[in-house]
Amino acid sequence: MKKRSFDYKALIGEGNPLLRYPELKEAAIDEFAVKRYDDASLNDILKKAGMSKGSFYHHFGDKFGLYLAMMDIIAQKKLSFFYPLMNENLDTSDFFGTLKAIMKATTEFMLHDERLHHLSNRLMEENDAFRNRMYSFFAFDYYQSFNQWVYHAVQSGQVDSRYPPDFVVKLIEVMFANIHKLVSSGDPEHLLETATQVIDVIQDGISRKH
Amino acid sequence: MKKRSFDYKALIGEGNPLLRYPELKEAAIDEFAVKRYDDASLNDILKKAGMSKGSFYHHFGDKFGLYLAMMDIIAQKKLSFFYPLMNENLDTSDFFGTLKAIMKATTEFMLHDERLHHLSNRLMEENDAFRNRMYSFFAFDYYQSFNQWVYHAVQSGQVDSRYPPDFVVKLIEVMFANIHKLVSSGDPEHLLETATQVIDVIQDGISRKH
DNA sequence: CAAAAACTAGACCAGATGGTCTAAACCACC
DNA sequence: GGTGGTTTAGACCATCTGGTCTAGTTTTTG
Repeated sequence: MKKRSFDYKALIGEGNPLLRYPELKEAAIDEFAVKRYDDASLNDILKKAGMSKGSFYHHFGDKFGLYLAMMDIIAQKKLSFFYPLMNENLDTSDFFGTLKAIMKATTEFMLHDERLHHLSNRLMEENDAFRNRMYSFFAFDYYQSFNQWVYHAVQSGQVDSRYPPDFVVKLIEVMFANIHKLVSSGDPEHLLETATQVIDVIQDGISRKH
Repeated sequence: MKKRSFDYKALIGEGNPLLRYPELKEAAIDEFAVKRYDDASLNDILKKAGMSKGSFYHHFGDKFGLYLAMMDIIAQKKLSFFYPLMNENLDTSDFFGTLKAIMKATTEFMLHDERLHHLSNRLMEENDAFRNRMYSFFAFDYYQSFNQWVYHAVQSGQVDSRYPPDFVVKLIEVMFANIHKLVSSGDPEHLLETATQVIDVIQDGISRKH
C-alpha cells in the first residue's frame, strides 16, 4: 500500500512544467550548479523564485521532481551542442580528431552557460544510486555511449596497446570532467586553446608509438 | 566583545587531545573520509565514539576543532611516507623519475589506509575559505610546495615549451587527485602499475620532443 | 451562472543539525 | 575529610531540512 505516487514522467519532454516557471528554473539552476543535490536548499530555491510550497509540490511532486525537470531541459540544451557531431555517428577512424571536435563542443557548451557545465559535472559526483535513478528516466545515456565510443576506438589500434581500454576511457573521462580546473582565465579564446592542448597531451601520451 | 574563544592551536602537535581518544579519532576519520565537512554529522561521530557532548566541546571547542585535530594527526602520518623523498629535497634534475617516486609514495600511503587518501582529496574539494583556514594552522603547505617544485622542474626545460608551466602544474594536480578513479580493482599490485602508467602517459604527453 | 477542477498560499510537522548550559562526578592536593 | 579545579553527562535550544495538509482562490467547463 504505497502512498499516492507522483508521475515523474509527466515532468520530462513537451509538458515539462518547469518551462512555465522560468523564475523557478533559473533559481533551481543557480542552486544546483553550486551545491550537490542533498546540499541544495529547496526552501531557498522557492524563496528566490517566489513560489509557494503548495504549488511547487502540486506540480513537481518533490525535490527530485524539480531536479529531474531541470535536467531534462539541460539535456536538451546540451544535445543541441552535440547534435552536429552525432550526425557522423561518432567517427572511430580518426580518434583524436573526433576527440578534439567533442572537446570543442564541450567548451562551447561551457561558454554558453557555465552553470550548466558545472551541473553536468556535479551529477557525475553524485552516488551511483542517484545517477541510475536519474538516467532511468532518459532514453539514452550519452555519457555511457561516449565511453563505449572511446572503448571501440581504443580497440581499433590507434592507442598504444600497453594501455588497457578501460584505463584510457577513465583517463579521458577524468580529463574532460576537469578541464575547468585546467584553465586559469575566463577568456574564451584561451579556454579552447587549453582544451586543445589537453587533447594534444593525451594524444602524445597514449597514441601508438612507431 | 567576542564570545569566549577556544584556543585551536592547543589541538595540534604533542598535546593533541585526539590522541587520548582513539575511538573518537577512528569515528571521525570514518565519517570525514566518507562525507564532506558540512555533510558529516558530529552527532553520529559522537554516538559511534560513545562520547558525550559535554566532554567533546570541552576538549575540541567545536566541529572545526575536531577536524583540525584529525588533520594534524593525518598530516603527520602522510609526512612519514614522504619523508624519505624530502631528504633529496625534491630533486629537479630528473623530473619524471622523481614524479614516479612521489606517485609510489602516494600509492603506498593510500594502501596503508585508504580512508586517509580520501580525506586528503576531500579537503581539496572544500571551498577556498575553509582550506585556507585549515592551512593557516600548519607551518608549511606541502601541497603548494609540490606545485612549486613542478613549476621549477618545468622551467628547467624537461617539458615541451609549448605548454605553460601553470598548465602542467594543474594537469599533474588533476591526475594525482584522481588516480583512485583510474584504477578499477583494489589489488595493490595493480594500483602501483596503473599509477606508473599515469606518469608514463604524462611523460610521453608533455616531455620535450626531440 | 454554477459546479467542478486546477491551482495556490502558508501554517504546520517530524526529524535532523551544531552548539549551550547546568549539575554532578571525579580527582589531586593539603 | 574537605576544598577547588577539571572533566563528564545529557537535557535543552534555535535553526534548518523536505514534506504535508487544509482552506481558499482562480480557472475551466457544462
